Amino acid sequence: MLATAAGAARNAEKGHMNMLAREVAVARLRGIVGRDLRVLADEYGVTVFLSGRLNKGWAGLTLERFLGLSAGNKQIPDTKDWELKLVPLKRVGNMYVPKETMAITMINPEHLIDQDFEHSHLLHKLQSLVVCGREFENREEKHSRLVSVGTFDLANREIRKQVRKDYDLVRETLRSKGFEYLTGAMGVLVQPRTKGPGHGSTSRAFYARTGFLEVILGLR
DNA sequence: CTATGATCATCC
DNA sequence: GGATGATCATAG
Repeated sequence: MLATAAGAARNAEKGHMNMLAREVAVARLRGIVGRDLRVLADEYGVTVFLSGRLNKGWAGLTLERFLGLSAGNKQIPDTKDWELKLVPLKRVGNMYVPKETMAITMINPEHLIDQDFEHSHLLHKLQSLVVCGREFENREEKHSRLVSVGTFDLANREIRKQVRKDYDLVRETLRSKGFEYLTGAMGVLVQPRTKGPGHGSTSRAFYARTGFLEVILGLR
């Protein structure tokens, strides 16, 4: 583990091996576009339903297994310096559009106050995304084809500027009013919204609104 | 318990 | 049907 972490650190310094790893991951994922992720989930033993209840992350976990990535609750897995995301897509005519928003990263109040946008988890994650789309049929989740694999790095100046504005708004609201005042109504491209196990948990995360998600997916 | 993988449920 | 808050399984 130490050797692996040290190697990852060296690669991060060179900024080369990890970039390559991301491209390799993209290539591997593109190799299974069209495959039914439900079948893959069964092959990897990923729980989809338990006692009639859905494991909402089943498809994402299935792709992690496919790539051999570590699961767990680390904010930045040392096995990669990029972020893998899988979003459900719905058909509208002959086009695919995001079924809903996409959670980006958890909001840590202390970190949000201490770090400006340039040093935020939000920016770092949005700068190195591998975004996949899967076809969402219905809540039965009988089948789900992997339909797209792409990358995103927040290169567009205008988009980046707006994301920074959203970040600053959330940050300023936290400073002046408090964590509890962070609501999903805030933000143009990115919004702060509750996320977590529920049942009283008060945690929040940054989400990409569907319009922004369309940009991220390269749909426009 | 919290963060990660996310989507569900409800309200308008 | 979209927007916002609530929640599910898993793993450390």
